[in-house]
Amino acid sequence: MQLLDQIRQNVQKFGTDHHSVQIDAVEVQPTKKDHEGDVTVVVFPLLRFIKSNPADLATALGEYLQSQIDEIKAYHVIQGFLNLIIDDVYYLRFLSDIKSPESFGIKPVTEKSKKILVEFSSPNTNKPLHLGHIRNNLLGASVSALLTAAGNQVHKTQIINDRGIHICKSMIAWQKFGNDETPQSTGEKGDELIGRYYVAFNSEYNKQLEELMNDGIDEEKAKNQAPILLEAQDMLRKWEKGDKKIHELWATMNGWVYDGFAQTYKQLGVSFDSYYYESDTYLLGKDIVDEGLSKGVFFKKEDGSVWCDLSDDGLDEKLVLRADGTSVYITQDLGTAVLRYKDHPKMDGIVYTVGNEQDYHFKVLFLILNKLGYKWASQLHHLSYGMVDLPSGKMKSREGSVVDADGLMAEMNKTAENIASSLGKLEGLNEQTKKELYQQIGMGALKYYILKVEPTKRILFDPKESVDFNGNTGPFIQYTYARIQSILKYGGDMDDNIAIDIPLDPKEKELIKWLELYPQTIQNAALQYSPALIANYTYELVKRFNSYYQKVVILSEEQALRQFRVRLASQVGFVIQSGMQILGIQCPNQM
RNA sequence: GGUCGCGUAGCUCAGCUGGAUAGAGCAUCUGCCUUCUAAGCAGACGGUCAUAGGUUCGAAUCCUAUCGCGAUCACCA
Repeated sequence: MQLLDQIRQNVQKFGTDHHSVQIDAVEVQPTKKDHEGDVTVVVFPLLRFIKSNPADLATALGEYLQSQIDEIKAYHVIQGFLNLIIDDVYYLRFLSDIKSPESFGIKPVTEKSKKILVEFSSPNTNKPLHLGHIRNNLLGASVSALLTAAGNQVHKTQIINDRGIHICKSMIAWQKFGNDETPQSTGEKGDELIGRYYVAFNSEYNKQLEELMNDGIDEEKAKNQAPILLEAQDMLRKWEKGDKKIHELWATMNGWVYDGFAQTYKQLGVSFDSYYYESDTYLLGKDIVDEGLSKGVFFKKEDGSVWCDLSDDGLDEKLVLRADGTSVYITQDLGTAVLRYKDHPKMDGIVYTVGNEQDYHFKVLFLILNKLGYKWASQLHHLSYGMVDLPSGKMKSREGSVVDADGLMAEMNKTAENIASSLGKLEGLNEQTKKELYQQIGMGALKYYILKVEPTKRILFDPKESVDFNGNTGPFIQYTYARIQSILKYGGDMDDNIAIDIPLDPKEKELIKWLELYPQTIQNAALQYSPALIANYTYELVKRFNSYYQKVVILSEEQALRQFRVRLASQVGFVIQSGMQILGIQCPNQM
């Protein structure tokens, strides 16, 4: 990378030396496969500034660069592309100069680092997590790791939607049909138990709806008259008034859900630094409304409702407070954003990991905060991602066409177990170790499958075909890592010094060139909030290594060669581990 | 209807701020386990980059229009 910059600068210097023109559009890039050379300078853009033909200019530039930069051994000119050939010594030095191999490419977090809050997960407490949540959690956790690797100070948080009509529905159904069941008494996960009563509510509701309609009440009216719904609404009102019994029940049942979630999070391998609860924050934002009114950013309608006019920005008017003075969704989000900046002084940004069906909401939210004069509004980022679709179409909780998170993970681990035992590579290990390996591999497959796709894109998830374990997959990458660890085991205690007069195999050169790109890849990926870039980079690295591995004997008889190759393999291992760590995937030493 | 996102091989996806002959995996077919793990490697097959214009030395990439899919435009969250 440094070499690329050096070449870039020299091309500019060439431009100014010969033509006193500042050239900033210099294109210097790694040479494409199938072409001889290591670094390519595209000379076409220079022709705008320097009168010449491509071939002559490329040749003159080649001569110049070779005279200026020692590492350039030779050059070729092909169709307006100047291909430079770099001396092997440069690559050998690059490898041996890596100071701390295990953290290569990772920017340390310091006092000066940007402080970023990443919010993700944020579930409702009335049902278990499903496949959609999995994407959200994996993305959020991975972007957090990515931002950390890029040198930011990251704080992971979530806001749990623990109040509202949805949880009251589960509560009512449990009161009516629950017979005092508890997770202890049924041996069920708490979130599943609650989810079951949420479903029970809906079936009872539908039954009542049908009865009302049979009595000749039309559908629209009946929808609001079902007794069980009225009970749930009544319960919500009592909850808001602080009814003690209701609050006790609410706390108990939410507690069950949290225990269940905790298990799922553990299996998923995600964690949080803090939790916000909507029951604490749902009243926030009303003072922001007052502030907006006094600043003239908001206006009040005759009925008393408060609005923000966004028509100058090409949007509609947006309600920010109901006529009866209660909050809407965005009121609360305005309030929590401000609260977050109070809780975390000197913060440099918030990342909201929320599905793309809320693109509009966040656009409006950020715009309003900006209008209110909060300077940090420009630091807010909506990490938007596409839905996870099933072959049968969109997932609908009510229709039961959801893929349960726990079930899916268990299935992945089972698949890993089946494959591993049919390959028979783990024989001799104790049961506990095997079980951990199945889990690491199963989760590796799932996480990689989800994260390798660009966040903005929708994912089509076919549970039948499940997730692959061959090819461009997590287990393939883990496998390569395990392979390297096996080599290192035999490779012995090498010291890290590398002779610099080793003739490089083309595959070795390619590997080192690819390693060289890792630090920049992390920065790029962080800038774009895209773990997919890390997944792709790691996959490419692994492919190059495997190709190298089958061609070259790493544990060579010749000492200097062996030392260099072991060092190279070990460095590849570190980078694989580092990339996988960003994706939240563990790398076992054996599989 | 307005706005936003997506459209690349049979399927799932890469393709960085425009660069050389558009790449992987799966699937189908051929080879390779007496050197370090075959969950691997080497190869074959497979493309009008949705369509039509435009910008320029050069477009999958940028611009415009059209078509298709999805989301959104609630006093729901």
